[in-house]
Amino acid sequence: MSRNTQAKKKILEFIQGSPQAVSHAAIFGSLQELCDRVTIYRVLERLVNENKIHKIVNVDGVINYATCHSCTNIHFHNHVHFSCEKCKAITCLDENEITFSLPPNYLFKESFFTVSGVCPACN
Amino acid sequence: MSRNTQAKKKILEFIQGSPQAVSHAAIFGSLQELCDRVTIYRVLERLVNENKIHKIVNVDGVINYATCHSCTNIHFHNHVHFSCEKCKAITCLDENEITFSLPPNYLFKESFFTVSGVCPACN
DNA sequence: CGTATTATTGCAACACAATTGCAAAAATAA
DNA sequence: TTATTTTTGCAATTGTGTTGCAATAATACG
Repeated sequence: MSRNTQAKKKILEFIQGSPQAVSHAAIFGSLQELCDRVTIYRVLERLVNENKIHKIVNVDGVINYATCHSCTNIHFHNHVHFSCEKCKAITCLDENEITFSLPPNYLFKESFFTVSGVCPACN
Repeated sequence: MSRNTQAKKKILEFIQGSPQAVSHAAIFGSLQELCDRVTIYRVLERLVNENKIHKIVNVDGVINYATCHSCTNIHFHNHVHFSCEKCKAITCLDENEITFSLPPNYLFKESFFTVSGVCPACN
């Protein structure tokens, strides 16, 4: 059974307190003294499994993590993520709900919709 | 000005000949004797800049490359990419055209819509 | 409360992906 | 054919993510 450790608490707090999705590197940069690099990887994996956070892959392949403010229990991430080219921030555009259909015999699991460009702050 | 080298020709042919998006590792695996690993990275970068191929990021963060069969000149990749969890193949679902809107002051550049699950071949 | 159990952590080592500098080679221009 | 400039290969380096294992911390239970 999963334990509520110091590292886990702090990392979750950090992600929750961040307005944008954060990468492993960003977490390690800010919480350097908290724990080892490896521990962060393992905590992130646990938090994803427990559905406390979710993964977002940036358009350059960097994996970021975020809590979803609009979702309550079940996580369906079919809204759009905006990825800024300049500041690399990823923000959830919760107002956009994407609808689509799959051809026959495709099994759906998750969807990832990302739009890249320049965000208002960098514009 | 960009030169049409042996490596560039063969790599583009390989990507064009592939039914699915291919990763750097896949290209290197198949074209091992052609050139150095590093050359493949640099050729891919040039081909993307010249708009001959485009990048697709898999849901696990792996970057793949593909030519777009349905697009002719200008590349607007607002169709859906399907990423199979089992065989890791990425296929273009050209029939799905996604529509969405951005909030004010967001500058649009590209969109990436990926759905993960299990493809018909693995199902 | 104290002890036993089990998950978690840190460390070191490893595997792999991607980048950089620089001299040699290849492609194009003249 | 020669000169110019891009591209390539190689070696070295950096970054990211993973694994094994002993030490540590969190929880369960008497």
